[in-house]
Amino acid sequence: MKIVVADDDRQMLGALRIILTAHGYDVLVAADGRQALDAAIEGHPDLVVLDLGMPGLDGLAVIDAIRGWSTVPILVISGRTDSAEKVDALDRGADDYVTKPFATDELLARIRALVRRMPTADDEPRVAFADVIVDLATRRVTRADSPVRLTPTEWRILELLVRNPDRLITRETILTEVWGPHHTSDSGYLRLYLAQLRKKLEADPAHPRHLITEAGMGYRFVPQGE
Amino acid sequence: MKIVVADDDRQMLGALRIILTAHGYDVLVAADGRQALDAAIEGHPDLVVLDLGMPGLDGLAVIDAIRGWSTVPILVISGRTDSAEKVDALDRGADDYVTKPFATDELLARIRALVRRMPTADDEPRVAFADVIVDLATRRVTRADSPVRLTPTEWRILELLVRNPDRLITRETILTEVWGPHHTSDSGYLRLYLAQLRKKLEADPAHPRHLITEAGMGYRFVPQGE
DNA sequence: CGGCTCCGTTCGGATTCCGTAAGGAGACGG
DNA sequence: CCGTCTCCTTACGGAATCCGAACGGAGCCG
Repeated sequence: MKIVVADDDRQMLGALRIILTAHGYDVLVAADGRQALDAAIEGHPDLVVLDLGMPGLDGLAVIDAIRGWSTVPILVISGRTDSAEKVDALDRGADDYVTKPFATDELLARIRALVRRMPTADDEPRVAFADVIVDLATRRVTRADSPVRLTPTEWRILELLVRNPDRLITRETILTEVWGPHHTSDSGYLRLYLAQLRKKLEADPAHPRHLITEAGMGYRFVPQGE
Repeated sequence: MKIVVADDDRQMLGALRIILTAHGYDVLVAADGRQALDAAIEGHPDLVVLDLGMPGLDGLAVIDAIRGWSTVPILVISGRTDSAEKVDALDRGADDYVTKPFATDELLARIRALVRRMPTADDEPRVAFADVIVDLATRRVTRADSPVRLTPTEWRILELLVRNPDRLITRETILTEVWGPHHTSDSGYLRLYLAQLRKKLEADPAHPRHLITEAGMGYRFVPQGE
């Protein structure tokens, strides 16, 4: 769940970043309207938290710009309490409006309420190699148009590799990403799962062409094995 | 555009009715929680404006009851300004929370913002699989042309799955969507409801073809089980 | 060639997870 | 007050999954 937070007050911005990160959100910060707009475009967030009192590009203009191409929920934060600005912001496309100062737990509850309304974003890519299709949106893997059953651990490893094509993933990275930050020593089970994945996805498991071992370092997913 | 307005303060209720009617809404009034619930059930409104401080059936209980079978937007009005009640109301399924006293134009703007998010009841899809038809607009389920009785919780789980066909829904997602954001541990009751749904909808509950279990991960609704 | 490291593979037990049944707590209507 | 409905806890058998241990092979170096 990715959130863009825009506020020109550095202290407030930092506080929001810490709070939201602590509650499990991925946070992209922006210190002015221009950065907010860029972050909203580049980051594909699930929510935008926008302070209205920003220099440069005005907060209301940011709402207009975002609404020009996106329906992402926008939660406005503002120091102004007069209803005129609330009405203006809401009618331009904002979904909620909170006045400073605000209670942190209320902000979090309003964020949850907005995210709850969001249809699950399905801009997840579909990765294909050989006769295998990995659909990250539906969490489904098909090979030659027939479904492949993966265990949860197998899926997590495959997802990690597939999301980073052509990049080398160290064994340590896989262990911490899949088994948690405390697992750094491999007593052999990682190789087991890689073997399992190859058995299920590679044409010739003994000579893999897409799930490549980099000796001494880790593994690499190659979409188009020559 | 039909709105249910519930408030035990007759003066406030009348004022809201006049204001909303003047702005082109059809208004159904309710003077207590029981009437509010009845109106929300009978009237099929596009929005519910709910005062929390009502005698008899509590406002929070009304939210629970409505959310048991409907996703209609709920805007809460309350005299209490403490964040605890705001958080509670929002997490139970309210979409917005306005404290008294409030500016009329702000309330109207928030209503517009909520209605804007709502898909009209007409474009709600009707999902069909095997001999079962799930009508998301009327919230009815029929099997072989005869109606199927679902409990509120059963309906919510089915709706979540049916709205995301072919997609894997994690157990955690179901719990937070159906039971609220603070429920993350399943002590077994989720499996119960899935078994119940399968018993009511699957031809062979022991070998489901549409409500599929993905071991260790979650559940998946497959419209066309081959 | 011998020793070493690293990787792939097989096997099987321990653990977790799932489906099902039985039943209690609480709300509701009569 | 009592029957009904819904929700949820507990318990248990069976299946799926996880992972430790051990073995063999490939590559590297002296």
